[in-house]
Amino acid sequence: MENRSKRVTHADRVFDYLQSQDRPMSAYDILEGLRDDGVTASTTVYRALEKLTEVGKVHRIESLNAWTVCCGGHDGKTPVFAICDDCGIVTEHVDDDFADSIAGLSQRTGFVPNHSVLELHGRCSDCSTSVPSH
Amino acid sequence: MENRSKRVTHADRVFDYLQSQDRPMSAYDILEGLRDDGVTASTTVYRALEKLTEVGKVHRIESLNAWTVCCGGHDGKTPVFAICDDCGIVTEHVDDDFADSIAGLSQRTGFVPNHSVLELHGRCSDCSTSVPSH
DNA sequence: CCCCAGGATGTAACGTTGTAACATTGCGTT
DNA sequence: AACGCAATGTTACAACGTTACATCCTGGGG
Repeated sequence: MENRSKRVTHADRVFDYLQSQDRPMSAYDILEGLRDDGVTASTTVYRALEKLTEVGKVHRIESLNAWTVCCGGHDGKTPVFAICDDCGIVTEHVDDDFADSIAGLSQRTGFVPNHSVLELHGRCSDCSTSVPSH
Repeated sequence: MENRSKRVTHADRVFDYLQSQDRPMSAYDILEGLRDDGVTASTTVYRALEKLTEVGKVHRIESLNAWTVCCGGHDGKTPVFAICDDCGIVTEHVDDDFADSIAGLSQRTGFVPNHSVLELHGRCSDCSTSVPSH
């Protein structure tokens, strides 16, 4: 009985909404998507996203100005995002090679990394094997 | 006599200005810095940055919404940026390990990378060895 | 039971970043 | 001199994000 249902907050709704989408959404997309659920202000959305990001349930994709649910528990490990510029699909990967690359650069330069932004733009396997985009 | 001095454009001024700064600048920072040189419109700055980026003389730092000069000719190789969140210094690195990491992920997933955003946030060697930030 | 402290939400306004559409200017070429 | 094209300006707007402050709701202590 420790899981006594807590109050449902807009942060929960934002998370559910993001989870129901198959690609990252902008804060204002989320706002539109949740208007019918009583979310009326962008500030509320940003506050929700901030909390969700802090607890690791949501990531921000810097190069898209958009937000997406975390793929699951990867603890402190740095995620890598593969972004298809054709269809918009974004996949999240936890990759030790990248972690090693970061560690190597850190050792060589003395730079102490804290948070890393690793976002690969290109075409997903589906889009790259089908007809050219234009 | 092939180097007959071409007309000096605002793109040149933007580049010179960025080069004179020791850290990335926002487009509007650049606009302010070049007002006395006759640059009056943000559109002009953005057009200049677009061209400079196309020819590889300038990079955009996605996670800062800012722009910086390229460290030099690294051809098609993907740059990695180490961003000190303390002092604001950003250093550019060309790192084969990261290139390999990208290639590996690509091979394993079928994702075909085109342009990569690799931005490490943390503390530079100077800042990490001096007094804590707060 | 009432009150109150704190978290959640709203409101309004504003700041920053980036783009679109269209007009004008300036310079080299013919 | 006239044309053509790149560079620049003007204006307006779209998109993204934050600040400051007010209000509301809820659970726990007196």
